[in-house]
Amino acid sequence: MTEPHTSTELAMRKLREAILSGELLPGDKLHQDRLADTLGISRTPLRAALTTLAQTGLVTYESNRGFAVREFSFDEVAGAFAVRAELEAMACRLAAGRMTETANQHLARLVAEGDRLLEPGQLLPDKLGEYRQMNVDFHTTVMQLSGNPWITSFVQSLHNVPAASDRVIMWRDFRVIERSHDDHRRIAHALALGQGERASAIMREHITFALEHLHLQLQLYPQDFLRVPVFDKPVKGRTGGRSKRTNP
Amino acid sequence: MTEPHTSTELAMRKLREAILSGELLPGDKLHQDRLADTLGISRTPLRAALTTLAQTGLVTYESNRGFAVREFSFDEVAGAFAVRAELEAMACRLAAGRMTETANQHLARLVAEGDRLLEPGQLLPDKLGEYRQMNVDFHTTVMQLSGNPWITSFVQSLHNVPAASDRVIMWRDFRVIERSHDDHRRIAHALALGQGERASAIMREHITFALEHLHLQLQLYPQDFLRVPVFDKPVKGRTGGRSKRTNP
DNA sequence: ACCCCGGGGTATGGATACATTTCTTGCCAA
DNA sequence: TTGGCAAGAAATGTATCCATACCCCGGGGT
Repeated sequence: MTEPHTSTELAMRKLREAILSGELLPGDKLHQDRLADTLGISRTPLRAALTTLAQTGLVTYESNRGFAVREFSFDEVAGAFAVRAELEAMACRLAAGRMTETANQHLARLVAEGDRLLEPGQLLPDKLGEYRQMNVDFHTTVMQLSGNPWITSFVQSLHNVPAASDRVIMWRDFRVIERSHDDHRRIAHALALGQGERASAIMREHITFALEHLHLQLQLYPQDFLRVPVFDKPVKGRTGGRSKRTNP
Repeated sequence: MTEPHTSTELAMRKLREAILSGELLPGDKLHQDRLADTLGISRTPLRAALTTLAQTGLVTYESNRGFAVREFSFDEVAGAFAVRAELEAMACRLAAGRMTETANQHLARLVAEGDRLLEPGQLLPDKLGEYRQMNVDFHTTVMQLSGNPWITSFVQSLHNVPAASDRVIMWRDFRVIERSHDDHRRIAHALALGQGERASAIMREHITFALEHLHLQLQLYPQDFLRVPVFDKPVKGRTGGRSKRTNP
């Protein structure tokens, strides 16, 4: 990955991170002057970054009204999972007919990596990052093996939907994690055998269940991941904010 | 559709049109100064437009090297059709369970519109625009009936792939058009009956066949729609061994 | 001859200044 | 009090200017 030598990319990364991490809340208005000041850049690259993020779907845009952090309804999140399930299942079907020895090894390595991380009988907090990365890699690998770049591209977009991403792993139940990892094992196995439909079915269930589990967790611990304030926008008054530089 | 009273949107429309119509050829470099001059705007909104188009996929972008009209390989076009088939088939499945009386009427109206346009026993050239619009509307309607906004959004993206769009209708064989329209009729029929799998299957074949037909046409009349010079890019021979990536 | 290196022209990236639109607020009238 | 209106404030959209990176071409070393 190329590092951002350009201010635009830097702004994009910072903003994306701020949004996905919850530092910026859904519905928050993205004030160009203030944001530019905060990021230490001018409005030009900031606007470029916002434009890109708007296309990506992380923020919304309206003419002459500016940008705002996008809010997602649960239905939209559910829809994202549904499309992911469909596309990744499709990827499995396609990949099954294109497997090579190196592809098999690659998937096997990712499965082994997961085995290693789960070997202690629990997912240790300091291993969470690695596990998350392994998970993302597994799904990405399968999609790339499909040979259809659109699949990868669209699923990538869906990962920008908060809580719909592979990056989100907050499963408290270790058995769920274990089962999920076992899905990976079976998918890799089926692909190695060229059994596309089988791999496809497992993948579909793998993702569909993730949604179901998210839904359940959402009801149990709503505040944890989806901070979608239904009515009370915090509206940071920022009374102590500086006044503008120029005077009338 | 709202009129673009912002220069950025104007630039986006003009550029998109210029690219999809073939006025700008794949691989063409998009010179900011010259383009801005041509469009009668300054570089700032032009760059915003180009940024958006780059995210959309119509143009490519590289840091400090600018924008260029994107080139698509046939495999990419084929992949676009494959994903379209999958997503629109999915839309049918979902829509079948959500049909209402007004939805039925809407689809029926579109089918009737097609009947009217094809009634003469051929597709008259001056009716081509109307038919194309009807075709787009039909597919869009089904996707919106699915209730999953991601489907509409992604298929919309795919329409930006030259030759993968519903807008492209250059079927010389009237029977093909008639058959295609009959697919629409059957899809509407199946949806009205709540037969999601059936509608889904027809839709998948409808789109898969479109690709096959495109492939055939491409072989017969290559110069007509895909001007993808396969090899004769004006490859600028790099005389010097100058490394292109400099140290940060 | 070939290749590496460097300088100038040119194009892109970013910052600032200006124009236009929208939002806010205070006032007046019903 | 409430509703609307208008003027000012503030934010967005655009133009222009400056900085920086890249490309091309010529020169010198091997």
